[in-house]
Amino acid sequence: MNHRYYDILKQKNLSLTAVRLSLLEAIEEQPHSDANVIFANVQRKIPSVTIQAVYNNLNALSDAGIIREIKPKGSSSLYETRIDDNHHHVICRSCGKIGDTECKGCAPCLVPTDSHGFQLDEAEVVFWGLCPQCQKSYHKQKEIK
Amino acid sequence: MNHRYYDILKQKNLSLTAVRLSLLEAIEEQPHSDANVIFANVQRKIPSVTIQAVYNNLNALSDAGIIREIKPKGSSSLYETRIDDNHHHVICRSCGKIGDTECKGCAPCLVPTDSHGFQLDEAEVVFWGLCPQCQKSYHKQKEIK
DNA sequence: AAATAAATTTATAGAATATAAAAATATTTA
DNA sequence: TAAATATTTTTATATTCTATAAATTTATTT
Repeated sequence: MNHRYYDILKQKNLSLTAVRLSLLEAIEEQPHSDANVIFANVQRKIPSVTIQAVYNNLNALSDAGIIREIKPKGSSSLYETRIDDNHHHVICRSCGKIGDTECKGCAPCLVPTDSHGFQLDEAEVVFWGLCPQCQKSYHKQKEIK
Repeated sequence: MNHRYYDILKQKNLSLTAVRLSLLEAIEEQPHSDANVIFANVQRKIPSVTIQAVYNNLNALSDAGIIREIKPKGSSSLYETRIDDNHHHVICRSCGKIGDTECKGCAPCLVPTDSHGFQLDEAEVVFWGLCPQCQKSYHKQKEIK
């Protein structure tokens, strides 16, 4: 078989299957999806697929570093295909909406004051706040009170 | 009743109960504990306590901002009483060990390049890497191969 | 094309967490 | 300080998320 993902998978000793392909496409199209959303999307193309196959592959692809998992409080694991570009996330406290962002002057953040002797390789940053919509409803609430 | 936590709880309309007190102490003594560890510790002082009460309170206290939840991949929710000091965490990829840290020059990190219009109030940073012990066993492994 | 290796389905199970009604415990009011 | 009220906790049940193992199917290698 031949495909854009063939080499990436082969390098990690993973074969290129229909499920895996569809799953990667689903994550590409809708980054920050959870297992159920991904399952539903794959199912549209491959009706026989099972949720177990989805979990298997999410783990296999995560372990191989082909996809990336984030796990914000208030949510189950979410996945994205953007990796190795050190990007971060903004998440709405109220509705859970997620956006990608670079981090201005992020380099200093890779240097914590106390590394506890750890050999660090990644700084994962989540910016918490209110999205534009929730800002509006929050202000409305305030006015009512 | 009178206690160090009385005012803090009262301010949030939460009453001071034996379970809640013991739970807060347990988290203080062992930061970054999960619900089960906290349950076990509370149980030592209050044998009749249930895991539901623990979950209830973890949620109630989180919502009130009295404790803080972190949820690293590969782990269930963990809790700590250190809040409002903008500290961050170093976590070992291999064994899951967690340490607290300040973030050198953290201020710029509160300014993402694209905030998507969000009104941000917190930057949560997790530093991933290998703890001293796991560095050693990792190097051993490498030598064997 | 056949042999081998890997992935997927089918089936089952476990951990983490939530909810709702009844009982117990705090807090407020009289 | 006792009674009334509000809140929390227990008891019981259920859901969601995720993992595992054996049998079948699909991909890859020979």
